[in-house]
Amino acid sequence: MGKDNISMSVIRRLPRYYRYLCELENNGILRVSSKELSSRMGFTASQIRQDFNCFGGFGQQGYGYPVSQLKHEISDILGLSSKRKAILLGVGNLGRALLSISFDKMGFDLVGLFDVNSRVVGSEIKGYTVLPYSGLKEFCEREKPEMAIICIPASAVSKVSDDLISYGVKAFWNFSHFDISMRHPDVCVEGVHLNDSLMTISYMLNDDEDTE
Amino acid sequence: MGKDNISMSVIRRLPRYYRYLCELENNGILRVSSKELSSRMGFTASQIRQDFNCFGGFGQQGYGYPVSQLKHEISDILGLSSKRKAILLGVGNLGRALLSISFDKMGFDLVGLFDVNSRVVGSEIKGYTVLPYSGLKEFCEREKPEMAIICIPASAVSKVSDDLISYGVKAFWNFSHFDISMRHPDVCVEGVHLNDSLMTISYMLNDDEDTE
DNA sequence: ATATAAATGATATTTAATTGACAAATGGAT
DNA sequence: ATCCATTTGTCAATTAAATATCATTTATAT
Repeated sequence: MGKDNISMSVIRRLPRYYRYLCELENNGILRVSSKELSSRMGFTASQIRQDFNCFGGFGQQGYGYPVSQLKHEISDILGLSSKRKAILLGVGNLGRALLSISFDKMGFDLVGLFDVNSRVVGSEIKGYTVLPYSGLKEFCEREKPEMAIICIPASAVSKVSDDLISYGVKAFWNFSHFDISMRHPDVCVEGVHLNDSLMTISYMLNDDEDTE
Repeated sequence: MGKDNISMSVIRRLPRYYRYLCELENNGILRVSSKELSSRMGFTASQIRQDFNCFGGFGQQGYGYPVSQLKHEISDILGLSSKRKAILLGVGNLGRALLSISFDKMGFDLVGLFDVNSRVVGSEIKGYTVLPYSGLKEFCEREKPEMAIICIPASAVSKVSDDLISYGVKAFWNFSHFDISMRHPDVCVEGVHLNDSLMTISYMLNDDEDTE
């Protein structure tokens, strides 16, 4: 069933709404108006109302939105209480850093870490034993992870993503700069391109200098 | 002087163009058409031409774009050969992970690492000695960093960003989920919100399930 | 009970981004 | 030298996103 045709622009704002709603809830605030949220978050009130309305009107005229209910609605839309199995490939600095994330609060259950480096394979990190790539296929067939976090060098991603897809993985959180979505247009890919992000800052600083 | 009024949507595509152009150059390819780039990158040829035209026509009709020149143009626009000083705050897992980035290839020169944790202050990481926050002001007055990488807990960012701005920092690469741009609308902020990104994957997986 | 102020939900408008179309220019083949 | 295929740059058209407007509803105070 579908509350389909909601644009990605809206979806990408939901986590931010969620964050602010959690904050309000923690402060014991029970209701909030689009105007109030607007001034806190920097979106226009109009946009906020329009966003919330994509999913059905849980606001009340003259009153506002009930914080807790709205929070739960968004949580449901995002699927934050699912427990989808995820694996992480590449236990370098970045991979380790990501282990501090509360996956369970965001709909995921991290079930395995993998690496090729024989110096880390077998070692224990945050309660996980790092497994070798050679065991990937068998592991996936048994555990059926739906999502893979890619923290390996770009050069290896082409083959690894092919493999993972053939093992049933349906989504990627891609920290490499290999373009998985180019190779597999059919699959969910969320790319985090730190280099691109950094270059954008460089541009903004340049631009600032020019225009002031 | 300004090739101003270029939309952020275009700017955010430039790093990706740059990456593909580097790849082409490494493969010894001297020229490329918008059509060819289109099939490699997944943008429409029309968009690619329009993007490149924001900066001035360095293509040639019937021929295409010279790879090397175009690469350098984009590099200039992004300011990748500047050496803007940057500091990193918070040498936890994430902060350490970011140290693998080639800042010098993206217009930055990392000049200092800071932390509050007395167990890491004074230690050596990748050739940098971790400095205490207490020395931040003096350091900034001396070195005048323009950009700060924020890898500290959200709760500390409000005060730290105030301080940094008063010390002359003009841009932030913000990995915390505190909204610096809400507090300082005047300053460049590039936020990397890993949690938001992960929640988006959760949504996409849910959505997939519903619609297939 | 009634009036008033507040706030939604919906629609209309505006703005921005993307895509399509085509004339003009060029390279390369004949 | 001429022709043809290619490909840009530009302009027009379309699509998508953001904002503004307003009638209607509701809570609250009187």
